[in-house]
Amino acid sequence: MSKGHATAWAQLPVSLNQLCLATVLRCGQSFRWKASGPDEWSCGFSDRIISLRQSPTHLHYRATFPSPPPKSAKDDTVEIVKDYFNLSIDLAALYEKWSLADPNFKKKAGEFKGVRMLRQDPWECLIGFICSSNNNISRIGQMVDKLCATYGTPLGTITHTSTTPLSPSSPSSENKTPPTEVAYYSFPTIEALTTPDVEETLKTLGFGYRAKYIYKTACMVHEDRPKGFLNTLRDEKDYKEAHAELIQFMGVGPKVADCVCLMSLDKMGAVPVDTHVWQIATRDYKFGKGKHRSLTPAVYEAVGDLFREMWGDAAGWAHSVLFTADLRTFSDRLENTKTTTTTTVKSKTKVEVEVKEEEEDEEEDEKIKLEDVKIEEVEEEEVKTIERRVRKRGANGEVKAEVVVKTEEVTERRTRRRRG
DNA sequence: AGTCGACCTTCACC
DNA sequence: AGGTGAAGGTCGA
Repeated sequence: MSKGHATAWAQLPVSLNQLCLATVLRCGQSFRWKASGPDEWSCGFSDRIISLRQSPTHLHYRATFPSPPPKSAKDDTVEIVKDYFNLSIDLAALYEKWSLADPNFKKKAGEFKGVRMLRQDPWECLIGFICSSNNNISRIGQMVDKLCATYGTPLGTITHTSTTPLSPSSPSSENKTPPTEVAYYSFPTIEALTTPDVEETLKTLGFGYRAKYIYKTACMVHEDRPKGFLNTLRDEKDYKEAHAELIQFMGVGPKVADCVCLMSLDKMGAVPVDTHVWQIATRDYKFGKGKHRSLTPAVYEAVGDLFREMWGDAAGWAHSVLFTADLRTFSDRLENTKTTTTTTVKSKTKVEVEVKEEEEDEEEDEKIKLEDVKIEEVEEEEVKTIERRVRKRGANGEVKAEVVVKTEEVTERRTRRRRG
């Protein structure tokens, strides 16, 4: 595989209030972006690999083509980038509006600026979120990778440089891993996923029951719908119509349909209600006041309506900010909210020393904490102290240090909630 | 209309 | 160290 032909880096003026790359590319909208270097991200598109970097004032981009483009061809990467990031929409103005309407949004948004919706390809979005059902973000990414490597088009390789400097096994000064060549692929075409082997192949690749969903949906789109059908849902159908069309597909329920509407079809009011959003609605907005036993279609719609009434036409965009704040990957940024966290920041070199020492003292600490728990239990209250290691990242997503986060979870009468 | 179990696999947590 | 539950749900009864 050839190394490809990279264009020079170019840039667009974009502030961090408009776009926070490291957050947007990791918050579960798209599952295909890879960290290709410190503060650098890359993803295969239809005919090129696009790489991105961000400074406080600019979004930097370049393309790597599998073969040298004809000299007459003009590089339209800038158009792709503008479109993909929905850059014509003024996110900062929307934040102002949502903050005015909702104190909780205002509180959370401070640490999560620049969270905007991508404008993805509807087909890729549809398949990506079929993979997401009853699944975790890490595995979804692995599955989409396999899907592209198996049924996509090779686009060449990108040299990845060290992105994770913290490795306990290496000496403290030696925290660089050697550069590696990583292959990139396009997302498979609709037709590529209609061959008879697809279901079985995907099963062997670990897709589980989703293998059938993907195959069936590909066949439905390819054989029973007019050409370009998914893209017509953008302009020719409104939100409700598009949603109704999407849930016809195998493996697509209301939640996945809302993801596709919001993230690829310009339906800014679509609010995908998943476990996180359900938690947010009931915990932070007291939705239903503990009434509903399950998320029925009626309740699902009511949750969306609540957010649409509060945040307005672009409620789906606002929802994404709070959804992101709720993700564990980013939870270390919120320290003034309901989670009681104490963080200990250590320098990179110190961390490794600390890790080894802590392993020896760990048991002692655990016992002390367990005794605390028992004292609390007498008062019909369970306090769990959860300790975990988190990589501290700056606004740009660069790893600054590793921290130990201690979270106290208060449980009362079976109702799990965090200390307020 | 609302409820329930099954469904693939992985990963973190106990 | 092995078991267990949950992971950005959906389907069929």
